[in-house]
Amino acid sequence: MENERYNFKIVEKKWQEYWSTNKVFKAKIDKNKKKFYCLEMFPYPSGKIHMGHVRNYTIGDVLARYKKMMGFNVLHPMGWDSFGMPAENAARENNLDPREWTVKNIDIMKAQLKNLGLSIDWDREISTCEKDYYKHQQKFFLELYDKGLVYRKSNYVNWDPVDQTVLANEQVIDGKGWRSGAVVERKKLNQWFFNISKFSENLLDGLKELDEWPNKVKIMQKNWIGKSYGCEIDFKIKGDLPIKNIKCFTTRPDTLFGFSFLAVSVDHPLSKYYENDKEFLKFKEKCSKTGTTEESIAQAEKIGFKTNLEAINPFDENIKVPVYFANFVLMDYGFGAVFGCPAHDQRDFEFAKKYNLKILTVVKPKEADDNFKIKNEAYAGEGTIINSKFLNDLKVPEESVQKAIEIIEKKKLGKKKVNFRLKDWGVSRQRYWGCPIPIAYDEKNNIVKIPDDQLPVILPKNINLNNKGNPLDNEKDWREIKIDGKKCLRETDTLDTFVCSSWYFLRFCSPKNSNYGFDQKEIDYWMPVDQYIGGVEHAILHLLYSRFFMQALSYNNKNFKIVEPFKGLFTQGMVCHETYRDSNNNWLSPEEVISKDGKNFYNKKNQNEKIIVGASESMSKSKKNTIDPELIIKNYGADAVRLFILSDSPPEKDVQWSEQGMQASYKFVQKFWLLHQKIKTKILLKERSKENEMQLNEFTNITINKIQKNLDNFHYNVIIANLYETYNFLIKYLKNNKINSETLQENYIKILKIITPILPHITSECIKDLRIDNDLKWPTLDRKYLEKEIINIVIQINGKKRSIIEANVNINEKDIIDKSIKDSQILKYIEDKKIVKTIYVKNRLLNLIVK
RNA sequence: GGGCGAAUGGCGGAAUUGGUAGACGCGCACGACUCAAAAUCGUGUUUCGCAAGAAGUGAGAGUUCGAUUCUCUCUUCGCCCA
Repeated sequence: MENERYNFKIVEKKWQEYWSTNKVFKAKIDKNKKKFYCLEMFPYPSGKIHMGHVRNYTIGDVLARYKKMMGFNVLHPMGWDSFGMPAENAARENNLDPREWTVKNIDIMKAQLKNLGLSIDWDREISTCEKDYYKHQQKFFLELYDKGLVYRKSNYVNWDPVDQTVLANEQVIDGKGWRSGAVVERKKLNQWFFNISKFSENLLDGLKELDEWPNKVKIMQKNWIGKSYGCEIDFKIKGDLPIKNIKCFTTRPDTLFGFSFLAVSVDHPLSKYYENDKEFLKFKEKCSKTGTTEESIAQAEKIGFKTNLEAINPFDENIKVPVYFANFVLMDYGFGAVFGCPAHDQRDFEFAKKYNLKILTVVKPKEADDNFKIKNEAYAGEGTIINSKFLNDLKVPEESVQKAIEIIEKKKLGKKKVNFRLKDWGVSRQRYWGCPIPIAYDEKNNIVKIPDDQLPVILPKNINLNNKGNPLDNEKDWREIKIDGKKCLRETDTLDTFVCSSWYFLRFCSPKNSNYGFDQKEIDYWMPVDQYIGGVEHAILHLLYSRFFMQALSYNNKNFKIVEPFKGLFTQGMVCHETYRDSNNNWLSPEEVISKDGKNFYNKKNQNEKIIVGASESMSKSKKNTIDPELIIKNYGADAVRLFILSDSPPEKDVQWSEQGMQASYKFVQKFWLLHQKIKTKILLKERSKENEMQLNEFTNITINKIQKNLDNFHYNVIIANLYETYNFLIKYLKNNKINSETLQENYIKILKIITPILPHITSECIKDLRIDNDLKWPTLDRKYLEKEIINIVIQINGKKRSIIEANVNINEKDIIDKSIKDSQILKYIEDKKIVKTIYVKNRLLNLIVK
């Protein structure tokens, strides 16, 4: 039946069931094989998979299948990042249990992922909200606590007064809570912290080893860790308080002669002398309205509170400047005090303008003269030191900073110091739906660890989510426990969900191990992850936290040898779609819009209403420019979707969703099936012609070589082009040649195999249809077919292409010159001219320089 | 403001270490099939030019026999940090 249509619905389901029941992708330790751990970021079970998942998991699946065919022992697991706010919010809105909502979503999404035909070992599935998972996390917490890497302290947080919760910095947008829209306040709260800053140096150093990571991610992490060289300076203080010194950290000691005020945080120890000062308390209250992010501080108006103290310039004791409390100084950076140099720091400049402080210029740009003066803004660039006595004429910054530090050290005014921007990781969340922190407090409010036999701490069920703040605070029965006979109250904060994702890749190695988070034997074999694939949005947080977690586990533990969790990292681009708005500026989804010409769009409900077409943006629910993968898979099949999602753009870049492109991919799958029928018919004819056999052998091997290289380099979009080329070649080959059935079959099987990673269902079906066992082995490349005997050589005149000549491979320069000057195309360029020089690139081109 | 990256036909994008620019796909045009349309198949498709030919990878310079690729300056856009 040569014209039978390809029924993806039946075929795809059949193969998915085959892979599942035969456990084709089950991973087991095999020391005789090289392992390959392929991991994509696990999804949050929000309800349905989105196109971003389809892209992420298709890229990973192509790689996993390819590596398996190459003979690697592949670990390719999947799980669920299932704690987090959306479940809690959805549960509150729908009067459900968050777990119910989550489990239901996992079921749906798991089925959807299975429909994509992913080569996942589903026996290793994990879900972070199940106690089988989080009980180990609680043990890790206590392990880190014992190592001194976890501590509790009172610290300022972004507080959302409406939602009654702490917000992470990235949840504060323009100083407002991302959900409530309320102006975020600074509030002091007792919080649990992971001591990530202890490993700042290690985390920075480790980046150097990660040569399979994108440079931009490494640079982002480097900037985030923010190592800065500078010095601490002990400023002498004069005034009527029993305070003699204030320590500052600075990266610009070279601008000390521009010093015109000293600013300290309102939380600086100095503040205790002002606790009864009403004006100061008012000021402090005002400061609490400023957020804690660097950005909100930079944007906020700079305000200060003048003390009666004066600070003495260590370089010239005759110079005394006022001391202020200021809102732009944070207690947890440096020592909570900075020296103000308005001429060369924009914040200081704004502050000085407001309070009429001196602005002393001490650095001039290269091109300026010695009379250079700061006018409307601070100058923080390179240049030369001026007006600074013994520092004058030093180059900024390469000479000046170092020299200034030397002098400060010599005069015993302070010392060289390295400072990091990276702050400790606050892991407390005032939320129900997270991993409970395995801690309690006794009646004196001392910290008590939950003993091993009382672990895991399980979340209570049937809680009331409708109270403001943390629902666990109201769970009296759950909170009150006895430890060693003593009455205690449980910690009600739960862990940030980033903690769950900081070690899940370890869990996948031994997901059922019940007494500890992982089995040492298993992680020794499988870790590190050879290729991690995910969105670049996790470049800093998730990827840094995971690296920290490995540092923390290996701290004081010689058995734990993994330092870097992810050997290779690939960050894929987003899936984009045009946005549509109706005449009232409301977003419309692609299904609500209709177009006849592809240029003008109209409202489907009211076809006279013209639609405003906006830029193509990353698919998001809020802009309604999403395409539901479920529907697309249903209409076109998994192979066609995989084909499209890889075809249009390089995987690291954004891709435009295109219905036409999707249809083209679908048509290709159909056309490929017809081609298969034709080839099968030819194979069954058992023809014996030897004509043009070489051409087919050559093509197949060249294609294997190309696809292999493109797979190794993540050029998946080019593989799709190679695939279309292959189709075009085979169609023409069948039409124009007498066929040797045996050669055809041999080559065709190889071709089917190399496209298996991309189109696993149809290729499996085709191989089966030829009654051949699919051994899932990548075909070996026969290099002898890569070297042609007759090749084309480009002939250039003065560097411009003028002709192409056929020649024997490895022809020498003299022979090709002789050949080319007889070429009719070339003749007209060299008549009555002289060849002054020739350049021959072997087997490629000949350049004749004529005059 | 700082850091990183990008710019190639009507569109998405190809192009080993500098060596035939525009692979492949979409779109478009024409043709075949059809009463007609869709689907399918075939041919063409960087620009200018009837052609021979010339120009051409954001703009301008430089290095080179030869530059999409390397260097410098500029413009625009994207991402991250502020």
